[in-house]
Amino acid sequence: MGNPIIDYISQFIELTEDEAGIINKQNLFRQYRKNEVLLAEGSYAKDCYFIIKGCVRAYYIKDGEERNTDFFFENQTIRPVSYQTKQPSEYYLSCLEECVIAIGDEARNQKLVEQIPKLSALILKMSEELILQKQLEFDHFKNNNPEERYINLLETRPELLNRIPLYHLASYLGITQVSLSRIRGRILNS
Amino acid sequence: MGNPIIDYISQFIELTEDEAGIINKQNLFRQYRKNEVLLAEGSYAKDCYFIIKGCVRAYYIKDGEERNTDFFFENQTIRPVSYQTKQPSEYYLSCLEECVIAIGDEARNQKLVEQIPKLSALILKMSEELILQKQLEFDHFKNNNPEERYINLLETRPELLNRIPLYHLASYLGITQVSLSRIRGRILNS
DNA sequence: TTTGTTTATTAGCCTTTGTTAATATTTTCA
DNA sequence: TGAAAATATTAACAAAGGCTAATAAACAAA
Repeated sequence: MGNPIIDYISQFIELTEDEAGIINKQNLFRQYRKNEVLLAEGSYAKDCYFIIKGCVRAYYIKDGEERNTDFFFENQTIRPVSYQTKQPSEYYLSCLEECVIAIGDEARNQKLVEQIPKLSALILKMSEELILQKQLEFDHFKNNNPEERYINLLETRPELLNRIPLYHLASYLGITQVSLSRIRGRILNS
Repeated sequence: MGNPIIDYISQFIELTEDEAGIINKQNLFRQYRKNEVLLAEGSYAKDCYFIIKGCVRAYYIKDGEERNTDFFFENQTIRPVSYQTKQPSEYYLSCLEECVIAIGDEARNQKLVEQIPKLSALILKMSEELILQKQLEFDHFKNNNPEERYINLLETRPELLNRIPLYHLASYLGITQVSLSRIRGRILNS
């Protein structure tokens, strides 16, 4: 009965027995139903998340329409911008499927980092990787048309296609459902 | 004769006389001509930059065409992804104008952080802000059409319009020069 | 001031996307 | 199983962008 969080962290840094014990004790797991909201636009994120099971969608609302900006799956951490900045959140986080999620609130996280200082290096490293990845994603988005972006998604994140309805992927790709459907049709007939 | 780097850093953290002295001594200024390349695609970034005067353009080449991804002005730092990752650079950095730039190579930077440990907190903070800003920019880009993006640029970074030729801005906005010109025409007649 | 270079606009034509609405198809669940 | 809800496709038309090429305007340098 390994703790998935400890497995995850151990990919990056080594944990002693004691440290693993500390993490084991600290974490709080919660189950969420499909469509349950973890974080609402305008509210303050008090928690970070680590997805044990399920899938979470980040989106905000523009002109009454939901615009998806990100999808998170098993073994991914979500550290909301609002958690970091202490500003009201720009976006929603909600469950696309039934989820099991480990939650760390600020007090708990802070205590954890105090007890296991090397975690802060991990957080920095993850932040840097996130910057890099965002930059690459952004460049790719800007310099490819919707069809190329869809094909890229097929190649780099095929799991998205299986688990996420196309009408959610459309806004993630910066287009409408209808246009995505046409793109798929075009690709099939070629 | 203040050192602009020290002024810049002092916005975020307080420096003692000694620390300011250390920075003053360490930095190397260099002058670049227009169109001079700071970093080429495929090469390894050995340096970080701080722009004293001038303007630097980040771009890469797709299908033989330059695609601009960023523009940097006075009092901005450039910490190339390649510097961080030790991988060959994905993009070029070159001067849009004649520039004066402070250069810090890795050995010098490392020594600086050792001598002034609180600099590492500053770097982390700047990294976090960069993530946030990139995310917001990306979301905006995805959820607005080219015309809206151009208008947004007018409102949020008017200095770009003054100092950077439109045909460079076009690819930054994810469109062609021709299309940008039409958008400008459309806005004028309305 | 003239010439060449860089930068910006315009036109014509074709492709793609947005929009709205109708219609399939699939999934859910009572 | 059957009805409702959720998801996906298709059609028709207007608006916008890509492409190529021509032209105009601004700037720089001799």
